[in-house]
This record gives sequence, C-alpha cells and structure tokens, in this order.
Amino acid sequence: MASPFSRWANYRRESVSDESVELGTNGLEQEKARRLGSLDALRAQGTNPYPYRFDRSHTLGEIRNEFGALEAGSETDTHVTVAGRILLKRDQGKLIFATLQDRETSIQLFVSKAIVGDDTFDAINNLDLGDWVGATGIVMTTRKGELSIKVDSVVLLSKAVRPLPDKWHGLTDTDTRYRQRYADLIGNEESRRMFAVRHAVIASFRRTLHERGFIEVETPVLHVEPGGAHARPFVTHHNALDMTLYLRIALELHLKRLIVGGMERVFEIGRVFRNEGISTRHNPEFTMMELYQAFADYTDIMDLTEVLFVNAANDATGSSTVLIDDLPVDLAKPWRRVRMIDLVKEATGVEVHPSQPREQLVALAEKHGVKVLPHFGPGKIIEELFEATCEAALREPTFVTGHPVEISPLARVDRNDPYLTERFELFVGGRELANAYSELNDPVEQRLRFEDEQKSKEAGNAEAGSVDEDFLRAMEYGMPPTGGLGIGMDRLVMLIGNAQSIRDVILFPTLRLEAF
RNA sequence: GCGCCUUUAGCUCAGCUGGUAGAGCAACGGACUCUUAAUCCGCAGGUCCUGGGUUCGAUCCCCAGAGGGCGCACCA
Repeated sequence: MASPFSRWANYRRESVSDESVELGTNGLEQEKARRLGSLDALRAQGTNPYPYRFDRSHTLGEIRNEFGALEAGSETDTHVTVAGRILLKRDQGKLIFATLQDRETSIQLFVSKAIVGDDTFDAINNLDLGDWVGATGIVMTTRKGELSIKVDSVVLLSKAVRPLPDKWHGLTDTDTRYRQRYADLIGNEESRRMFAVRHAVIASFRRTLHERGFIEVETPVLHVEPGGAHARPFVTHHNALDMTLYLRIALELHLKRLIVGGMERVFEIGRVFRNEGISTRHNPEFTMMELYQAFADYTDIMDLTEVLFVNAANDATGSSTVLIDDLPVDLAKPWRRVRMIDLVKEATGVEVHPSQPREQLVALAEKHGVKVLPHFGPGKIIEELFEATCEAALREPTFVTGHPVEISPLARVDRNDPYLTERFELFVGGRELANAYSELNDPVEQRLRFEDEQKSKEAGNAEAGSVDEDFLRAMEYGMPPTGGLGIGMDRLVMLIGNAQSIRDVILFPTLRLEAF
C-alpha cells in the first residue's frame, strides 16, 4: 500500500500490542498497558481516540456565569456542548458524576443510565481520569444545588495513557512539579493562579507603557559584546560566520541605540541570560523589562516605576496591597527615596563617601566583615558595605539612590556631587527589583568609563565590561537626555503573587539533567 | 563550591533498638439513581535513589555517589 498512513497504522498496531505483552512490571506500566489496551478496544469498535477537532458552545466559565444562580433541583432547556478533562468520577451504579475541568473552572457531568442508554453509559464508565472529552447535554442543578450538565452524549477527544497525580494533593514534590509542569498545572490550582498573575503583570506593563506612548521593540539576543550589566555571560558560536557570540545579559545598550535613532520612548520585555548561581531568587534565564524615555531623568523614572507597580498589582490581584514577609504593604503609598551613602551611615554610624581615602573604607569594611578584593575602589567598597549592612532590612519599597560612579559605568554623574550618579535601585523585601539611571549620554565621558571597566577587568574583575565601540559610535551621533529603567519581571511576579521561589513563577525553570 | 535536611507503590505519606515493608488515593473485580476527595466489600501493585561496607541478617547503621529542598557563598 502506498498510503503514507499505513506505516503509522502498522506502528500503532504493533507497538500497542507488543507493549501490552511486555509491560506490567510495575504499577505505572500496568496502568499504561491497561489504558493502551482500551485504546485498542476503542479503535476496534471504530472510535478514533484522537479526533482532529471539536466545537463547543460554551466554556465552563460561561456556563457558571450564566447559570451560577440556578436554584437546587432545577433543569433548564439550554442545551450546551462543552469540552474538558475528566478529573474525578463518582460512580453510583446507574448514575455517574464526573468532574470536568477546562482552563477556567470545572463543572459536574451528570450521567444517567436511563437517559443515555446502556452502551453510552458503559462508554462513559470506561473513561479514565485524565481523558479529554466533549460532552453535550442540558444545564441543570442537582438536588443539592451542584451546577451540572445532564449528559446525553460524550465524545472522547484524547485518551490519556498515563495516570493523573493524586486527585486531592496534586503534586507536592517540588522536583516533579518543576520537571513535569504539565502535571503540576493539571492538579494544582495555586500553580495555575501564579501563572495567571504572571500573565496579568506583563499585560499590565504593556498597557501602561502603550498608554504613555512607549513603543515595544525586539533587540538581538545574540551579542558580539555582552554589556549593560555586570555578569558572566553564556558563550556560544556561530558556525557560518565563525564567530564567538554571547547570550545577552541585559537589554540596555541596544535600546539606547534606538533612543539615539530618535524613537524617544521604547521598551522591551525579554529573556536575559546570566551564567551564575541558581537560588530562590536567581534563574540562569530570566525576564527583564527595560524602558528608555527621552527628555526624562531618574526622578521621572521613579514616578513611572511606582505607577507600573501599582497598576500591575491592581490588574493582577485587584488590589495595590501585596504581602511582604507575610505583612501587607500598600504599594500605592509613595516610596522612600534615600541615598546609598546615607543608608550606610544609618547602619554603621560612620559617614562614608567615595571621595574618602580607600584605607578608611577598607577599615570600616573589615569591621563589618566585608571582604575587600584588590580591584575594589572606594565606590565598590561602599556598595559592599551597603549590601552587608542595609540591603536585607529594606522590606518596604525603597529607592536607593546615588550609587558611586565607579560601579555605575552607564549612569550620569549626579548634578550636585561628582562622585555619585543619578541612579536608583529599587529594593522590596530585601530583594533588588529594579535599576535605573539618568543615562550617560556624553560620548567622551562614556569612553573613559568603559576604559575604566576595561582596566578593572584586566585587574581581575571577571564581571567588568569592556569598550563597546559600536555603542560609542551611536553615542557620538547624540543621545538626548534620557531616563532608563530595568525591572526583573520574575521577582516582580513573586512579589505580586506572593511566591517564595523564582521557580514558582517560571513555567520551566532551569534544572539539572534528568536521568530517564 | 560548603553546610544542614531529604529520596519508600503511579500520586500523597507511615514504617519502633537492625529481623526482607504498610495506609489513603488512583487501578482492577463487585454493590449502589443525587454524589461532591462519594461510600462499602474484595484484589493487585515495591530496584525502600544507586554502589560499596559492617552484620547471621540492612529501608534502617557507616562510607561514597546521584536527584531534590533550604541556607551560605556567588550574583548590581
């Protein structure tokens, strides 16, 4: 036979029957063998267990909306066709109650042998938990008031050959939940909620930014020169061009090129990659939102950041109040704005400033158990002191401003203090969520800053950047005064969704190789 | 990378000083026309993470390794 399908027909017949002989060594294999056996039986009686398409008249949510108030024991004349996955079955002899779940909600199927007849009743009885079905029937409520569909026919939409996780507990093993997110999503309402929050937060950002005239763009993921942040990159290679490429560690340098090009307000929500440790707050690939606004400075960006956060919380949860360390905090109240050097003074009782002699700061650092590496200058030591003595205590949203020039190679010098920059980092719950500057737009100064980075790199700082000549060329064409912002979207979703681990807000987090 | 904890049936979990394993759910057989994690009766299901060692005997003790979690370190 020339039919292109014959091969698969044969494959199907052989593989199923072969396996059903060889399987059966453990519980899972036995269960799969049984379900594969019922696949064969269905095909033998002319039922396709994997049909191509299905039309439904209502989603389960639409039925709940329309008929949620129906009195107990009533029956409508509304005939509906729905689709979903069988999650639970309660067999009553001549009645079957089944819980059908679609992506919004679940609804009960009410199947009576007297209505559907023996054959259909048996077919429904032979469905397994996990099967996808389409069902047609009348909307009704049971005597106890449960909204149900009184079924007159059911069609199998996809046969599940692997059993569902525990119907009550779902999956709890974190490893399995992350590796088999599909199984986690089937059974865990909380997991589905978290990704709904994630969607809402990102959609909210787009809405807020579009309303303010920002244009969404996409810039390269493969970079010739990884820049815009201090981090170790992933390295890869392009064969045809025979060149080393790096996965981006930030979005910054390309977006600023677009400001040079005159786009005025741009943003990108995209994946960035950092070849560093994994923790409850770090995943090697994570989602960053960066925006650049011409003619703005970092104080404008602070205002915008507050709006973005409040809108996102409202859109995702209906409230601007979030839980931070289990305590409610209303994001809608103005956030504290305080200089890094003032926070360090509060914490240590000692005045610090990058203009001080390095030895003084080294002594203070040692007093607070901060390790000082040879390539650390005064500014870096102040930042280390800040991280050691202040960062964890910043529970409520706080704009930490005035980072030393040494650690801020892309930020503009503070108009009142040549040792500091017009920069802020936003801390919430002791975690950094955002980073922003009045962007440096003087090409001559930018070159000097890059050269300092290069020197630091040569002095042993593996995270320091180098001179990006193309970026400097862009700056030479002239970038207007600009405010820029970067937000770690995963951490923001953690905040709004009250997640304890970044893995709970990333559908498929990075894990070690699984042994099969 | 370091420390602590953890890994037992498909899923969720028990398992005493060391005497070769149990429950609930799911599955299977049966009863049941209003259940809600249905209930009831019955039955089946195991590389106790892996490899060594101690022991008459190891799921249990020791060593090494693997996976996972948390913390530290790393990480603007």
